[in-house]
Amino acid sequence: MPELPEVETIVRGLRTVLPGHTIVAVRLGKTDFIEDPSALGELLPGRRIEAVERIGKFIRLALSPGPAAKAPERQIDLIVHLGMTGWLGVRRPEDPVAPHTHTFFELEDGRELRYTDIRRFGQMLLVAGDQMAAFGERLGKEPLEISAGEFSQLLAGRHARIKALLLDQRIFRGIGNIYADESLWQARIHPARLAANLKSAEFGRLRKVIRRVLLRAIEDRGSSISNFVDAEGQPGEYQQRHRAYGREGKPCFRCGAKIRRVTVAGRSSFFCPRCQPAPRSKRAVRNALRTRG
DNA sequence: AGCTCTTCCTGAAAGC
DNA sequence: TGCTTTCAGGAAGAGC
Repeated sequence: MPELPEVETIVRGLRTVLPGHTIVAVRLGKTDFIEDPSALGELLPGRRIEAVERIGKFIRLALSPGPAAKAPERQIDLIVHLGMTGWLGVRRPEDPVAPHTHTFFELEDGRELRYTDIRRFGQMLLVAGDQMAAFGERLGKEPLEISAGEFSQLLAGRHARIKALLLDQRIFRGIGNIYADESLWQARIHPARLAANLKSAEFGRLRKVIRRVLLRAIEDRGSSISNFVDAEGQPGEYQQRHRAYGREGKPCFRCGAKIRRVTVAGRSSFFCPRCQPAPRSKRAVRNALRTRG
């Protein structure tokens, strides 16, 4: 599933082949993941792709103002979220079309920017240039840029489980299930711990490992599960470094205990029961106090 | 505030 | 073996 490293990998690939090229036509297949399908054909032809950026898990194609006829003065951004199974890449027209390819942006040099998405949990929308700031403000901090102080401040005192907070895109942009679990394993923090109960050293550790895990995953061009491939069609390598995610029943790389799987924040959560001790329930705390007398 | 459940969708895996 | 059921999950919304 595309999270920050996978989206960054796609974006870096697109950045080498898209900027400077002009969209000349749009062809649509299924459109239920597109906010306003007809707007694509009406507003995009004639616009040049000026930049490709990642905003959390979103891909932003910054487009030039259009030709005179339609909303000419306005800069527009094409925003794409890959959801679970989305893929965006450039192909030649004669290249085979992958199943579930639903959007084709024809470029002036004959190539096509194609969007493929088996489950269509992705999203595609147009955002007017002057609305982009507002769009970005709905999202939280970029985890690769956040300072230690900001990190603690966002989490301290929150009574939600740390995993739920890591996944909340309004707090951090870009972290998903895999990298949340990998980071919590690295930091030796149980996913169900309440943020309010974490020590400041744990916040420090967590921020550091999130950064390390994400950077390393970007170097490895993402994790390839659920068929993820980059913009060129190549799989990533980071799944070989997974220490928790998808390893239920296998030995912990640190201590050998069997990795367990529980549901936290509605998501499968993999952790080491020995390295990542479970939070003590209120009842357990009460019993401990009573026993001590 | 924060949790669980539901919805969207398809293919893989489990169940019979 | 082969058909049927279940499950997974990013995000958003409902309801508690």
